[in-house]
Amino acid sequence: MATDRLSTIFAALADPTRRAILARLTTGDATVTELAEPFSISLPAVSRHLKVLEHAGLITRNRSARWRTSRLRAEALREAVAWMETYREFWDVRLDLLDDHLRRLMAAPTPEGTTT
Amino acid sequence: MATDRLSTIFAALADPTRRAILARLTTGDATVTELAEPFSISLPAVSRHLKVLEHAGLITRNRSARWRTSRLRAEALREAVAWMETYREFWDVRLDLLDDHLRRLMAAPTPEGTTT
DNA sequence: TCTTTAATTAACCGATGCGTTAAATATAGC
DNA sequence: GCTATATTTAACGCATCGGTTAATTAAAGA
Repeated sequence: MATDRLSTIFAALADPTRRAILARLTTGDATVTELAEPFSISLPAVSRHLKVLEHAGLITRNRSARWRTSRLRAEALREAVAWMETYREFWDVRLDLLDDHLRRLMAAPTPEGTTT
Repeated sequence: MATDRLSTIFAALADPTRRAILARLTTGDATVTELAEPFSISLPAVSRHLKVLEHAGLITRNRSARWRTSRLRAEALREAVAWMETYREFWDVRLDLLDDHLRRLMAAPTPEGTTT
């Protein structure tokens, strides 16, 4: 059901082989055969992983001679990061609460035996 | 095959219903019935979405009385963001190139008719 | 204890995901 | 045009996903 863009990106990232391919592409463009080499899976399998990544906008591909080289397109990750960033306050909030709690502690010298 | 932690998180985020559930939880804890309400899917379906989210560490759950309330645990997103951040330089690099390009432009007053 | 309410589990179904091998396509070079 | 190389497409198998309905478990309350 991954019909929206964000779902497509997350689904693409959910596979470790595809993430490894992306990692490899940070060192430069590569052909299908080169990308397949470190994995113990067939070429057709890699070919389809690349199609998934391309569809998610995470790579671009161009055919030069008889090779199809893949290139990382990390901008697609921006969208996903942006979505996640909207949750940043919710993992930072605990620090705020702790801060608040500490401030309260320093204001009043231990109210009771309430050690929640 | 989502056996590693990161895969589990990304797989959990790949479903729009689950992302919507997370969004809802930013407004406060909620029971299964409350979470199911805005969606046109059955309670068992929501129940399983919650299990997926819990397994990914994106929510925690506690049983109080006969309700099981879910609570957002956004810290799990940190790991995913951290992974993505390692790619930031690869989508920022274009800005660097642009910057470089602009600097070059300002150094020399319009080399030719190259209005790229 | 019996009933009601909240949620989960079980059993099923169709679609999709990820792998395979075999066949097809595309390009380079003789 | 034939051959070798690079990649994709086709056809298949099996596991998982996301949904359903029906049955089960858990707790509250009369």
